[in-house]
Amino acid sequence: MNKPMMCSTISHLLVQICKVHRNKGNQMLAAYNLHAGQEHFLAQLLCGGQMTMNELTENLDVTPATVTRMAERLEKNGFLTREKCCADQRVVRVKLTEKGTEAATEIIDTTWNKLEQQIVKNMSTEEKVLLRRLLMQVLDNIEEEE
Amino acid sequence: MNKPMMCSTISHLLVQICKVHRNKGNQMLAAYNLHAGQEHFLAQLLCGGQMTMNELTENLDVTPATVTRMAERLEKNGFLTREKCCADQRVVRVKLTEKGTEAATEIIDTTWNKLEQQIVKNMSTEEKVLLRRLLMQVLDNIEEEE
DNA sequence: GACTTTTATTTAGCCGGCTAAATATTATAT
DNA sequence: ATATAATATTTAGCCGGCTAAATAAAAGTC
Repeated sequence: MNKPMMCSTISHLLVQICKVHRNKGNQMLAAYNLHAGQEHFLAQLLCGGQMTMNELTENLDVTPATVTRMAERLEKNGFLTREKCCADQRVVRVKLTEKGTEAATEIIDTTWNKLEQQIVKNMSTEEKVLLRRLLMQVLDNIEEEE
Repeated sequence: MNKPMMCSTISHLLVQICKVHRNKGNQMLAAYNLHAGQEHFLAQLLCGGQMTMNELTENLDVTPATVTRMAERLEKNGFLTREKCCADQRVVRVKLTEKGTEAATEIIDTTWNKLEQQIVKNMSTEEKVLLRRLLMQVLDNIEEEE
């Protein structure tokens, strides 16, 4: 009795897709010396200008601890800078460096879009719309309290 | 210009779903002292009986390194045992302990199914079928070489 | 039989994610 | 003014994932 039935569950499919998606992202971002997830971080800063750690935490929908470690690494690699705010010494203002701005810009309108198109390749417009709607519904369903 | 347009991409939705899904899994498995991902590992062993590391690697579709570390932790916590095969001293045979068998069984037909149902809650049968079809297509699309 | 290749696992190290607890600084209340 | 509460970040430590390199044992080759 090999090949368990769970392989065909939506859960399993989602986990599988997520993994392959991340690997693909890593592979595509390797040229920039970045990892999957970091592009979202940079994109956020590109769109919003300089931001506080707290704003990043909220916009990326991730824990503060994660933001701190990511910012640390991205700063170490020269993509951004962090400095304490004068007004409120608790808050840290983060902003992209030139290198970070260039990378983010380039990644968004090449790598990122390419991956997005590849995902829904060979789907009709109706299917794309439907897929997004169903995914949003899935997200809602999981987020709900039981 | 806040709220970047990327928030509505399929990519972003998938990443988001994956994250929430994992957190929900962690939360549900906490009672068993397990983490999301480990239930799949145990389920595999429950279905296939004792298996080699290599078989686990293939069935879980994960790297050998990941299987080694997971097996290490699951063994440490008493869910499974590992021992070298007599015939071929390279291969390691892994099998569930009583504790592991019980946990896996219980998790599969409660926690796991509950989460699966929650995901597609309030969807019609057609929608479910369609969602699965579209997800499989997405998986294919990402896996392809570009 | 000795040398090389293939196969199975492990080790080390990096990433993003999380939780829980520690810090530091500002705001509030008494 | 002092004590307390709220807010913003960081630190430490655990997880699953990956890559690359190391180890060990079996299979081939000459």
